[in-house]
Amino acid sequence: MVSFQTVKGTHDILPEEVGLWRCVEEKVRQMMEAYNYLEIRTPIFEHTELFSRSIGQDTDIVGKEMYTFSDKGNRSLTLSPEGTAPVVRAYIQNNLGAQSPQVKLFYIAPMFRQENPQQGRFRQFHQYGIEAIGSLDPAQDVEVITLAMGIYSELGLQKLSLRMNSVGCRICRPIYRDVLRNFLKSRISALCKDCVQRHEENPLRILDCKEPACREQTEDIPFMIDHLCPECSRHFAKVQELLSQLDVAYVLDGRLVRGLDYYTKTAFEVLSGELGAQDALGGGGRYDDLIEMLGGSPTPAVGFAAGIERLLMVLSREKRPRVSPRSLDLFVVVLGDDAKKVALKVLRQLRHKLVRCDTDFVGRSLKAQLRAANRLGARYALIIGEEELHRGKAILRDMDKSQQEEIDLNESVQEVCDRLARRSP
RNA sequence: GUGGAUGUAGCUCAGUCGGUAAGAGCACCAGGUUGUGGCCCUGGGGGUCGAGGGUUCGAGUCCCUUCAUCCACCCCA
Repeated sequence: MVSFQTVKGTHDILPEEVGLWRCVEEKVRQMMEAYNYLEIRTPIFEHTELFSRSIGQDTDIVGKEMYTFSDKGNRSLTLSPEGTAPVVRAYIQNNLGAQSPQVKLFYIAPMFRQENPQQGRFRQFHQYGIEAIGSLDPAQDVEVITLAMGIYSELGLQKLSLRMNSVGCRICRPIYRDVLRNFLKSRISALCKDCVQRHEENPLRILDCKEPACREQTEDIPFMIDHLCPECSRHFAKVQELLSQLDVAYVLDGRLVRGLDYYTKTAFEVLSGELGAQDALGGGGRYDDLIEMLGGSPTPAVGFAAGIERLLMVLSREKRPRVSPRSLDLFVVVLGDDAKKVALKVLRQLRHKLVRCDTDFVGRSLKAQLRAANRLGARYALIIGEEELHRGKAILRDMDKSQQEEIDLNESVQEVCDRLARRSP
């Protein structure tokens, strides 16, 4: 194989798919702006340390999935594996908190993780997400969840499940961690070797281990929800109360542990059931310590991120969305070099009036050019033939009605514009 | 990283026991209509059968290696 192809786990988004992408992106933007979130665009690579410090040293993302490289200045850089850390970095660096006690930001961007690809998992994928920085209010958590779910329902997705948990804070989580360690101490020999490791580093991870043996051992494991400190407990109760009041259905899941270390209190995930093994459409939660951890002043925050590829998979599975077919306003049929010269002039004028038009560049016959015009969905064909050209005329053909008439060549631009204006109010 | 499946035309796929099988449909191009699209008919171009090696008189077919894709594990979006 001599020719090149895309790198493992990456894909071209072809013209026929781009329409659907744009449609989704537009809906996402509209919804986020309706919730008063402002778009931010950060670089796709950052200093490696930003991610290793925020996501957590012994997470899978940092441990084995990051695209890390050195530049010529010997800096260690990393392609963004997720969106929160860069946004928080931008928030701190640009002192965005100085203007307002609360800042609400969103992004749509590619992310990179070096995992083995499978259904719904790629090495370059796309996420949209929001970060609401500055509020401790449970109502803010609920707004974030409402927005996340709102985008899905606006796009017509069914059969989603919202799973909720609280992962505590720096006060109650260490205590719970010890509770877990004690509970597991006697059963440690029955756990898988990953979980033995987790027992030391991060016993919370044992909760979502899928090994049957571990599941069995942890059947009656104590959950974080039952060991929250008064503050976390009150916060989580309020979040649930507000969700219920808004008729947002959810299920409590004591095993829900997000894969990133920075989460505190509220954690949630949206699952599809229409996807394969990778069934998470999106997830998020609160990260009240992250901003301080990254050098900002202590500031609470909550956000979520969602995968666009997975959303598109569910979308095309549940219902086939109407993507506007490609279409041209006009195709200029040229017969001969002189006609081509005139055509180029006409095309430039029309195009600069934003009329979508094209002509033949591969020397096709009249018949083939009309066939092309038809296939491209052109509403009109302007036929410039040698005979008409000598008389300063051209033929304007309505492709739908199969009717045509001769018009003056130097009035053709105006004539086309007039007709298009009449047909599309 | 690990396991399973699959690689034949731009796309979806046939290809018998190893023996003139390099094939179909769609798409593309041309002609049927000397200058008029869609439908129809006829014809045409396009393939190092993923790559490399081996067995054999002979390999798309069997063996080995390798690469890629898909699915799954781990974990996540």
